[in-house]
Amino acid sequence: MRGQDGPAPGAVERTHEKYSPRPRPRFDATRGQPIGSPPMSDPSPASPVRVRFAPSPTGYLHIGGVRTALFNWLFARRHGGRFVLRVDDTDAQRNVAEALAPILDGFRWLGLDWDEGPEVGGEYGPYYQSERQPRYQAAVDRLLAGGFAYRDYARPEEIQAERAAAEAAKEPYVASRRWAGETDADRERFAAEGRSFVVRLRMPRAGQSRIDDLVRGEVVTDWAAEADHVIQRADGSFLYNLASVVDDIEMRISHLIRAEEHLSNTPRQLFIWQGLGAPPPVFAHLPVVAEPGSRVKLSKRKLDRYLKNPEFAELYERGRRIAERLGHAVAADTFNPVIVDFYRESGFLPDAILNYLLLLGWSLDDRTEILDAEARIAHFSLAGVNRASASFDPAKLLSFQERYMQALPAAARTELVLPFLERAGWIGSPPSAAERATVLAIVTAAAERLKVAGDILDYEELFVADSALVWDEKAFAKRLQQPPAAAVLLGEMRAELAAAPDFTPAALEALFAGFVAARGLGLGAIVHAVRVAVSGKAVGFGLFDLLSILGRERVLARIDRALARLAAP
RNA sequence: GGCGCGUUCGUCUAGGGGUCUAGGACGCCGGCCUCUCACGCCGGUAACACGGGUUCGAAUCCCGUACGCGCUACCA
Repeated sequence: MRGQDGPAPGAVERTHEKYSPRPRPRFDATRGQPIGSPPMSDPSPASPVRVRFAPSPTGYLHIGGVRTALFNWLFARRHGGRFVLRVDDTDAQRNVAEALAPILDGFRWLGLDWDEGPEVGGEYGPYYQSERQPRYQAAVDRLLAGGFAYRDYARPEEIQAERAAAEAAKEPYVASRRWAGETDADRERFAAEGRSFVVRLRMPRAGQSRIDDLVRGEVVTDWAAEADHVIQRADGSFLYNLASVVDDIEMRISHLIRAEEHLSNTPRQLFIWQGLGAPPPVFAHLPVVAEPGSRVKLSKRKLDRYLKNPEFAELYERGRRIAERLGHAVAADTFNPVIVDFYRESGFLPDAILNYLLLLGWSLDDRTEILDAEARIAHFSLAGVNRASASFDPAKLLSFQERYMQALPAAARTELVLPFLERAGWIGSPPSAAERATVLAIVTAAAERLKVAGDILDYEELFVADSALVWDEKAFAKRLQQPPAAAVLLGEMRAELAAAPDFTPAALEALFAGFVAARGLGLGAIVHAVRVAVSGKAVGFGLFDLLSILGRERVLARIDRALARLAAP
């Protein structure tokens, strides 16, 4: 089993009835590096699984980034390895701590805990690239000394001229290396000309680079197709390809699970691994998370465009409505379904998001959709990762949310909902015992109408003073003003409610049944009128639950107010 | 332009030469339930990008084309 990326025998056996494991991985993982994924009962100290996610402190957590992080996290947990968070702040100009906070908060909220990284430390730190400069310099020096890199004294316009010439000749551009400072004499001469230098990789011009990608299989590229990439700028700062590889080496990263956009970067990075004399990790390039109905990578900057997709718009609208009631800002770059905070602020469940994201590019079999945290870890395998990019489906995400929400007992849903009501100022903070009891009753009555926790804010009518209740005009007209008998019936019902011995839903239902039976009417003849009178709305959960929750006093006060308006000219 | 990667219902996917008149889920459409809404239940719609091979047989293997995405930065 060692060296194979498949479920450990124990895990498969345990769940054999429920899930049918794949017959075999898509690719023979043993062809590449030994990937060290032994069963958890037999950890291999020689090649422990170590994976990383390296976010830039951008101030927000991208949903696609979460998917990549999730796959890394799952892989680490599945194989008893370590999940490392590394902060990619090489060109950090702003306040890193401030820009990192939403990202770390997002991970915490989702339950993606990291074993090494910011706040927790670890033996391979520091975990901020900005604090690792000396290591990068040492690596550059070593590449230079080994002939894997050179100092390039060319001026930008000279490089451009060479490129333009190659393009004009319709030939691929190949660096001339004319201004390579190979000797001390060269360097002095160039410096005397007022030239500065960058450090470039001296890429091979023959042969091929070859990786065995766990998702894509074998990927072969001609070395000659690779440019002499810059790894250190003229100002001495370092570039991504260099810093990333140095860190991955020093942090002992065993598997590089990252988005497909990095596949083309791999050969040049492989060259650095070679130059530094380190064995490369095992690669797994994940398909990107794309825009709804497209293959283009999802971006937080294109909200306006995504809003043209009805399902995306519906998801956004749900969150926006909630944020608005809480008085939160809804600026596109902070409040947006591409950003994880959107879901937290709307009251989504982390498990629902994780489950949805897991199935975006991965599947267990032909029917399993719901995988709880344990099952996700037990069954995750890179062999199940798809190759094609997957477009983000807002409707399906919502459907996972609904399913997870429905699975929660009312008491748990109440706990989720309470903070929203507190923040809206509709109940005390902390809520009183009576308020908690009322909210539990509301949550129970609302049942599956609460798709996200923030949906509780749709029930404002249950929290406002009777005198402040606002009627939906259309509903008021249709159910109370237009039907000729509405006012009379409502008045008669008012009397019965006032005299009702019991205000439980069951008793109220019996009362209403008797009321319509005595008059030879259908239930609808009175139910709608009462609903609009007491809630102001045409829609909502069961009327008897509604009346029972409001209680006799408030129900009568609201009906009286409606009757007064009906009586007015 | 060059190089790399990809392509099964609108979307996520199952599929590894015959069990595929291509399965599941979300969406959508229709119906049932019903005091409205939501839930639930039943039914339906809908796909192997195209063209060549290989083979008795191709969604599946090979080649090509088209289209999409990525890289080709002193971005990450």
